[in-house]
Amino acid sequence: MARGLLGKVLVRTEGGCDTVLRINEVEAYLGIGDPACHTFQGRRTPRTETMWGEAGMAYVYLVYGVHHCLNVVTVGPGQPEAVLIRGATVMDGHDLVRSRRAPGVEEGRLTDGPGKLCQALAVTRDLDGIDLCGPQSDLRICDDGFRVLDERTLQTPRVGVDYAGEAASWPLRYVSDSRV
DNA sequence: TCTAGGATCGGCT
DNA sequence: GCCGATCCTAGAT
Repeated sequence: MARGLLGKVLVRTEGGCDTVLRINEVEAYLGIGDPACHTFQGRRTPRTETMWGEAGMAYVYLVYGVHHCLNVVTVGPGQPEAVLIRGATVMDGHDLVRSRRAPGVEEGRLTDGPGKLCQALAVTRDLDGIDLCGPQSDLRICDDGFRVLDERTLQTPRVGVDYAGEAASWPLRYVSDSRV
């Protein structure tokens, strides 16, 4: 699923305007058996409730009390797994992205991190549980036919999960070179 | 009710 | 490369 999300198009509609990004960096979180995942060992809390629900929903949470992170729920009821969207390139709505981000940000740095991406798309906890597959959703994922080749995809350990022991080295981060 | 710490970012050195 | 911001969440008491 994580690999498949690379190259997909993320569309945010706000105030009648669309912002369009192409996903180029993701991480997989493998549910109850993954020490780095919020639902490790079956943890089920108000925060993670969305992950326990239907696949195709957005799981949005706050990290470090400052930034939001956007995930796609990937499996389905009772199997709380998700893919974190870590990076993307701006395809359309460039001015809107700039207006939402801090002034003076370097061009290539507008949406190259999970927190930045959420800021650029005005994604907050309000969108937690939204259907990413719904054509009318204010946040949705589309396929425009673009394909990322496996040989152009870099696979590495996940970022910032050192606390997860052995799982910190699992190669569940995927980066595509469509970021150029 | 209390407390520790986090799937990050940006400014500063 | 280092460090502070900032506040919610989850687990302990």
